[in-house]
Amino acid sequence: MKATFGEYIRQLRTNKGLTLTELAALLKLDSANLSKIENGKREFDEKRLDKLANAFELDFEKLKVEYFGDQFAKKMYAYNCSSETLMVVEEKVNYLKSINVKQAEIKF
Amino acid sequence: MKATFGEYIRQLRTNKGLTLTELAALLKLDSANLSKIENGKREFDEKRLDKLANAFELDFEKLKVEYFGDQFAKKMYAYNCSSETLMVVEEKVNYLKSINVKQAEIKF
DNA sequence: TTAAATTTGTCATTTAATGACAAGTTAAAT
DNA sequence: ATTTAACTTGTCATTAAATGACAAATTTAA
Repeated sequence: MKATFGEYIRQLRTNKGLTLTELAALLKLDSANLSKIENGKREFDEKRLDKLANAFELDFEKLKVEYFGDQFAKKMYAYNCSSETLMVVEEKVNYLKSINVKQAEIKF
Repeated sequence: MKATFGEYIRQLRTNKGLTLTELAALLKLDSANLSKIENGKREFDEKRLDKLANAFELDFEKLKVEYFGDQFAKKMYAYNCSSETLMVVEEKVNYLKSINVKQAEIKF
C-alpha cells in the first residue's frame, strides 16, 4: 500500500461511500478530527484500530502493518534515518525475542 | 549492535570508566533516571542524542540508526508486528520522499 | 563495615495528545 | 446564484504521558 495511513483511511471510506461524519461516528471521534487524520494533520490513535478494522472488515494483522509501517516511515523520513535503520530493527526485534525466551525459560 | 539502546549506553559508559553520575552530568540528567534508561525502564530523550554523541565522539548518523532502530523494534515487539512491516516502511519512506512531504522540525 | 555506585519508588511538573466545537471553505444540486 | 451537505481549519480546555527531582533502599567494591 503506497500511501500514508490517512490516505488509506480516506480511500476505504470513500470506496464505501461514507461521509466523514458517518465514519467518525463508527470510530467514536469528531468528524473534524477525522478530517485532520485523513489529511495527515493528526495521528490516528492506535486504540481505535479495532474499530477501524470492524468498520471495513479488515484483517487486523494487516492493519497493524499498515499503521505501524506508517508511523515508522514518518519518523524515518522526518529524521532522515538511513535505510540501514531497518536492518537494525530486524536485529533488535530478534534480540528482544531471544531475551524474552530466556526469561520464559527461567520461569518454568 | 545486538542490544537495546539502554544496554548500548551502559556499554559505552563502562568502557570509558564513567559512573552514572558522571555521564548523567554530561547528559544533563539525573543519575537515577540514567540508571532507569540503561535498564530499559525509561526512554532516552531524543533531545539528548547530540550530547550523547559528543560524550563518546560517536558518528551521529550511526547513533540515529541505533536510537530509532531501538524505538521501532520495541514497538514491533510489543505489538507483535509481522516482519512484513519493515517492507512497508521502506515503501512508505520512498512514498514520502516522492511526494516531498514537508519535513517536521528536527531538533538536532 | 563503610563509602560509593546503582537501583527503585514516588510525585509534582512539564509537555504532548486528544476532544470538542465554532467558523470557514469547497462542492454538488437545484 | 442560492442553498445545503461535506469537508477543512483554528483554537482551546482537558486528558494523558513523559520527565525531573529527590529520598530511600540495595548492591558492590575497597
